Amino acid sequence: MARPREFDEAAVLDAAIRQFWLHGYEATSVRDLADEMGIAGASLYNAFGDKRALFERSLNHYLDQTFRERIRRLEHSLPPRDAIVAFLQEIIKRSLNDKQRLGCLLVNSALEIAPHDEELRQIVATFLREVESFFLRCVTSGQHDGTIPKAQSAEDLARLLSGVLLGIRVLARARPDRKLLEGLVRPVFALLDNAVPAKRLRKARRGAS
Amino acid sequence: MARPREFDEAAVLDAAIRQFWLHGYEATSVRDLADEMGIAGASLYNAFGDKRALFERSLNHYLDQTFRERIRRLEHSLPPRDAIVAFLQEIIKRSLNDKQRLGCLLVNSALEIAPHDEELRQIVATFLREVESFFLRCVTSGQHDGTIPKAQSAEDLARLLSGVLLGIRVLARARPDRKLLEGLVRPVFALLDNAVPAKRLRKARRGAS
DNA sequence: TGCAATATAGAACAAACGATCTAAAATGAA
DNA sequence: TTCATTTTAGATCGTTTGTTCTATATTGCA
Repeated sequence: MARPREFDEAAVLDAAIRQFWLHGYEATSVRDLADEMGIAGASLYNAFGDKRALFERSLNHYLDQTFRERIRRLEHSLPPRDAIVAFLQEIIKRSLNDKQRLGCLLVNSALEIAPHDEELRQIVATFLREVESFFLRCVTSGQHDGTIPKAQSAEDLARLLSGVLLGIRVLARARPDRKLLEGLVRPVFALLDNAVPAKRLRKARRGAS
Repeated sequence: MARPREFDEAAVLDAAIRQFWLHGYEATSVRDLADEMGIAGASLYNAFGDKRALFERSLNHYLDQTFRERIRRLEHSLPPRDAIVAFLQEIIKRSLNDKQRLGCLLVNSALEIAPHDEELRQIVATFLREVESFFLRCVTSGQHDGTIPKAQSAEDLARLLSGVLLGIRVLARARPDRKLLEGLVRPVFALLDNAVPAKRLRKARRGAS
C-alpha cells in the first residue's frame, strides 16, 4: 500500500488539546500546534484537514476522556445523591488545583467558538444535554429511594446543577477561591438534603464522622 | 493649543464594545475596530494607546453602562428579595432575546482574556466581587426583614447567586432555551422563599395575582 | 499673522497567519 | 524489483495582523 503514519494519533491529539486549552482557539496558531504535536504542518493538514477540523476532533476527544469518563465512573460507583456531590466536588478540586488557569475546555469552547460556528454549537449543546441528563438520572433515582427530597422537580434540579457546574468553572477562572466555590455549592447540596434543617444536619454529620 | 478631536469618545467606545462583544478579543482586528468606530487607525492609537488598552476601556465602559446601572436601578426600586429575582429574570430575558448570541461581555472576557492577562483578570475579579456583594446586601437585608429564610448563610446564598448568574450566561450561549433557564432558577428562588412548601406557594401566588 | 501642538487620513512596515506546493522517503502489492 | 500510494520536512503562497510613519489639516496662544 503506502507509507504508514509515524505518529500516534491519540498522542498528538492530546498535544493539540493542551494547546487549544492553554491559549484558546483563535490565539493558537497552526505552527504552535504542529510544533507541540511534534509533526510537520503538512502532516497536520494531511491527517486532520484544517485547523477547525482539528479543533473539533480535539474537543470530542477531550469530552470523552474527561467528562464522559467522570460520569461513568461516579454513576457506577456511588449512590445517586453522592454521585452528584462527588461530581461537583471534583470540579471544585480541579478548579482550585488549576495553576495554569486552563479552566474547562468545554466551557471555554462554549463561549469562544460555539456562538460563531453552528456545527460546534450543536456539539456543545448536545454534550450539555448529556451532562444534564446525568444529573437528571441521579436526581430522579435519589427521589425514588428517598435520599433526595421531592419539593423541587427532578428536571429543575438537574437544570440547576448544570448551571452551577458551568458557573463554578467561569468563576474559578477569575477567582480561584476555596471559600467562594465551596460556599457556592452548600445551598445546592441543602436542596438535595431530605428537608433536614441545616443546623440539625451539621450536628448529625459531626456525630456520624 | 492644538487641533481638537473630531469624534465623540463615548460613541466610538460603544462601537468598540460592539465589535469585541460580537467577535471576541482575538478575532477582532484593529481595522475592524477603526472602521466600525468611524476613525482612522492612527487616531485609534493616538486616542487609546493600543488594542489591549482599548479593550480595557471598552470593558470598563460596558460594566458601567450595563451591570452597575442594573444593580443601582433594581436596588433602589425594589425590596431585596424582589431585586434578586428581577435581576436574574432580566438576565434570562436578555439571554433569550439575544439573536446574535453575543452573550455577556463580562463572562466572555472572564474566559477569553482574563486568564492570560493579570491586570484584566483583576478587573474581572473585582467586578465579580461587586456583583456578589450586591447579592449579599439583598440577602442580608431580606433575612433581616423576614422575606428570606435564614436556613442558609447570606454569604453562601450570595455566592450561589453569582455562580448561577454566570452559569445562565454560559448555558444560554449554547442552548438559549426558555424552559431550561426558567427551570434552572426555580429551585434557587425556592431557597429564597420562606420555608413555604412549593405546592402551597404556587396556590398562594395564584390567589394573589 | 505666525507658531507650537495635536489630529487626521492613508500608505507602509515587519511579522505572523492559515494553507499549499515540492520533492524526497517509505511502504505493500504485483 | 517495480510501481502506485501515502507521509514527511521544509520552503513558499498570498493575506492579514498590530503598529508606526509621512504628510497634511486644524486649532489656541503669542
